[in-house]
Amino acid sequence: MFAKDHDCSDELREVKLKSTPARLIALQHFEKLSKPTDSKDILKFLNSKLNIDRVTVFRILNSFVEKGLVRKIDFGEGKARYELNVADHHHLICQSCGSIEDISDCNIDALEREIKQNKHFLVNSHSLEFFGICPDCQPRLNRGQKKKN
Amino acid sequence: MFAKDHDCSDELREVKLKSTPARLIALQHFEKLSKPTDSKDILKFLNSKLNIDRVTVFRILNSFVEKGLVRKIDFGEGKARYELNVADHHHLICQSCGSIEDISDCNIDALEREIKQNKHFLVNSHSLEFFGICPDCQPRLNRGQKKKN
DNA sequence: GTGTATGCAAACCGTTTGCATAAGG
DNA sequence: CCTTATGCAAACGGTTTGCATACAC
Repeated sequence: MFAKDHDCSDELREVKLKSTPARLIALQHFEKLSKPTDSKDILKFLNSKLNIDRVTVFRILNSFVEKGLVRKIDFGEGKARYELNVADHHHLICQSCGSIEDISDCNIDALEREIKQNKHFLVNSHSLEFFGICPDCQPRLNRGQKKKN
Repeated sequence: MFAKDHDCSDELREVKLKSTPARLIALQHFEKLSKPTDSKDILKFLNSKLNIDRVTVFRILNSFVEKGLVRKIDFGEGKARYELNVADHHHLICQSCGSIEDISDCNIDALEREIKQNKHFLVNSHSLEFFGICPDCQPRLNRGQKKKN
């Protein structure tokens, strides 16, 4: 766990990225975020602290992904999401309210080993996401309501 | 002219879609395809048989997905892929040559049951894809070569 | 000082929408 | 007929690129 406003310049130096204000704030933001977010959210957050162009946000995100600081995820929304690249985990995505919950490592490792043995396919990474209805939305849907995301 | 192998008009009638030439050919194409493909490929194939606009291709694909004939998949490429909606299965995607291989049902069911019990989250669907290097590409990469997709 | 990061404008790509016309049942 | 499907043009949202300038090291 990191302190409230942890200076991320060490992390940036480690991956040979210059410590610019935008990058520092963006990385701090990721460290406080619990759920995968999109470029728009990052832009909004950065813009609340300094002036930044959305193009720069994409360049920052790409550099973070390239350096392995951040992981790029795709929920099939026509846009990418990003989250801090920590331990392997997956997501429960509510199709009603859009909430996202983490689930920690399932035994995909076993499956990957099996794939390697049977198919001789070298697995680098995998994506596993579950789409459905979260506990909060289930009663709401039964009453015929739908919460706008 | 059309419907050489299998006339798909029955399938279309079943889901209450009008049997137009483009839809028939598209559905036939899907039935012969073994791997998930994209809108461009469908457009190209359709255009080899008749004149069709890419907008119409998207509308056809969306109607197929909506009616459950076809499944929409996302490999994080910035575009959607589509495949015939058959038994639950997943994919091995080679990051070197782009080849796609199916793997049949892994025991995700158990995981889904667990999620339902522990998280009270109602799973409607899931996506599971593996990214890595296929057997063909492994020696090639060791020799420092890279096959263009 | 040198190379990288940023801003701005513009392009790009997949996809959707509006509207008029064509065609299926 | 009446409804739905298609074509065309245009819009759209996310993302990338080119180029000049500003900034980190």
